[in-house]
Amino acid sequence: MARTGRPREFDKQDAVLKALTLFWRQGYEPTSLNQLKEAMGGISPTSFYAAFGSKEGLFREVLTLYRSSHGRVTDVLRDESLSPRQAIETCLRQSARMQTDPSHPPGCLIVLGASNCGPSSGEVVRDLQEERHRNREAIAAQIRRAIAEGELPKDTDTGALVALFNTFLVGLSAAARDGASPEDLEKAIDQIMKTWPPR
Amino acid sequence: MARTGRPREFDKQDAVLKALTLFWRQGYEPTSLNQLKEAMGGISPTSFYAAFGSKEGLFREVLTLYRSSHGRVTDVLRDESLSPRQAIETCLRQSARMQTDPSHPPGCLIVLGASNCGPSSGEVVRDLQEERHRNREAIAAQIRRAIAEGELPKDTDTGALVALFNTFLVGLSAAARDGASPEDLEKAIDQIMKTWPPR
DNA sequence: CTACTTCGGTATCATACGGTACATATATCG
DNA sequence: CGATATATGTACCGTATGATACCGAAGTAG
Repeated sequence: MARTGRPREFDKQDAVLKALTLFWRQGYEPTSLNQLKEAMGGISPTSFYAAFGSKEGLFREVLTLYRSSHGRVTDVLRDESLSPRQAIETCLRQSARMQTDPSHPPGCLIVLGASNCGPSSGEVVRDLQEERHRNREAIAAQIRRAIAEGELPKDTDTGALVALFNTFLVGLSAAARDGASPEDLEKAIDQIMKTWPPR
Repeated sequence: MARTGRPREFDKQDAVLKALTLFWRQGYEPTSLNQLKEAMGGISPTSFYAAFGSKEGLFREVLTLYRSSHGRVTDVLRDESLSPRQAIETCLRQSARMQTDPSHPPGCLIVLGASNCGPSSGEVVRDLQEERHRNREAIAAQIRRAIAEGELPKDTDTGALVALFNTFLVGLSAAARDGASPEDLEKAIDQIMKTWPPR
């Protein structure tokens, strides 16, 4: 069923993709409407607001796109068909590889996208924070499962292992942005997984 | 030798300290001149520019203050009187404790201070990046020393261990900002140091 | 005292920001 | 065809940004 009215003259999905790249490289606040419109092929302010409502609205669409593409690397944290150790190791390896892929800006949008923000961007900051919290909780759930299933000793300190893997996971973004190589990060993951010997 | 001219009516050192708190919490770009002047006791624009030259000039003074106070936690990375392992472990523990101290904003200014910046703040971004690079190099030097002195096997992969500890170190900032407790971080450091058994 | 130097307050600069009003163009629906 | 609905382009809104001009105030030097 085709919609009524004049059809859009620019590709909205492609526009969101261009916006993703900008937000990824610069973050939410320093990316200006002018940059965004320019990257979308020089569309007018009216077209922009008709399509996205606001800068924040666009960012939310960008987040949805990111979650369904590059951001998938953390989905494995919810996979209970893997062993807990495999789930966490796979998440780290996929994240390291994704975040150093030269075909897009380095690091993770969820970690870096709104790290310097004024009071006006509180909603966006909170959204990303909640997403990071969910990932952290997923790590915790895997570790609790490992303890329950006997893959880790019963007296294991859950908070310690969660902090270990989560701190390393969010650290990947800063490391990648500073130019860390995927090879070194992979070997660092070899090292960190040694703290959890497989049975 | 007292200077001629009308004396300043506000405490410049205290003003820099107030600015440090603002930049630490919000980052360089989103912290506005109005906020800064307000925090300095409502001084006028003229007073501000007479004292600091520019926003970037103030940030540089703030960085100097930070390096000589809270930022000292990474100095131990250059201490060759400690064993390499002790130097790195101490750096991690001091950083974790400092960055979760509730008497100031969480995380590290060098890591978080200019993580979302537009093209106009390139200088500041580069300065912080170089500082992080120096810390990373200091970790590398300690690991090379450990290999040379026999504390680590000769076939040790330096890049792997540098990436491991540096990624964790920069990750502390994001973890602390997301509310990680100093206790969990300390226990995570217990874990990560297990990859480097003391002789 | 006068000359000189530096700081302070007000008013303002040019620019950029996110966002809108309004008229017009182009599509579908009946 | 007209009615309706959506998109576009231009011009512009109010506000905030970082930064200055100008002049008077407050100190030292001679």
